Amino acid sequence: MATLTAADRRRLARVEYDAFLAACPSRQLLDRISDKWVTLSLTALADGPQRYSEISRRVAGVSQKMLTQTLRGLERDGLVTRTVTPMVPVRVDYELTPLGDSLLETLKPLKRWAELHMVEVDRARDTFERAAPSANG
Amino acid sequence: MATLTAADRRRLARVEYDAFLAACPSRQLLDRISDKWVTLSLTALADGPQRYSEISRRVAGVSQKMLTQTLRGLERDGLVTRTVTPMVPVRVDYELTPLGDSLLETLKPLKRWAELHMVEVDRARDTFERAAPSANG
DNA sequence: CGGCATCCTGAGAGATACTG
DNA sequence: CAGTATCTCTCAGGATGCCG
Repeated sequence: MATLTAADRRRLARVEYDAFLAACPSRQLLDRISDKWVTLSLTALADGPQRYSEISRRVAGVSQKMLTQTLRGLERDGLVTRTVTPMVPVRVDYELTPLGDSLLETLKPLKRWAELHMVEVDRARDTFERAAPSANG
Repeated sequence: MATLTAADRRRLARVEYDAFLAACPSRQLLDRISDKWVTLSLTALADGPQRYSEISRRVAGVSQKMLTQTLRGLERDGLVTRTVTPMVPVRVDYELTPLGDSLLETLKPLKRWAELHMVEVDRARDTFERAAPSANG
């Protein structure tokens, strides 16, 4: 039984795919910004440095775990800086790096596209749902 | 015990957050393109109409389930069209709509950013890892 | 060929409690 | 205040099998 099954072939393809991913900057970036909280945290820092608690207030609904995790990721990737001030109650400030800022800028056209075209998407979705009310029509 | 716990407050915030999301085009778009296979499928269609099997070959490593699911989502959102030709073995072609194409265009600057700056990100990550080898040396 | 229904698993999201 | 550690549990995603 040395013949490859469909599953085997897919598995193989997946390995190649992963290897491909590792070398593809676009995919890496996408993996990064596709994280739900990443863009929100980035946006929260758009106006300048913020304390941890301030960010957690701006990014409504995030848990400490997720926020910390996200900010650490951003710090590690050189998109934000983390500054600890050893006061009695510790104070930690986060700030966009130039790199992080440039990313935020690059994200703006996308935002603009969304604002311009998401209504069309919504309309299309409506039409589609009406035409094929399979799920919950 | 009418006082709100931290969890309660977070829960409340989360509800507001979700309501906010529902009205925020940028977040909607992000939710859409953050899907792993969406951009890959979109890219696969960049060169013109493709058959289902052709796409599944281009988007290496995807299962039928995910591909079908993704394509349906894109169709429903008006980003691709789906054309069924009732031959003996059925033939289905997918093609970008103008809307889908314009989205793909908007994605390109992001791609460019990635190609320009992901090395910096990688370098930052390296430095960070070396400075704080907490996880895996 | 293209696609749906079904079952199953595991990565990740959140809640909770503790620390400096 | 700003985390870390631990547990649970959901649900996206993959495998498999059948249908038109």
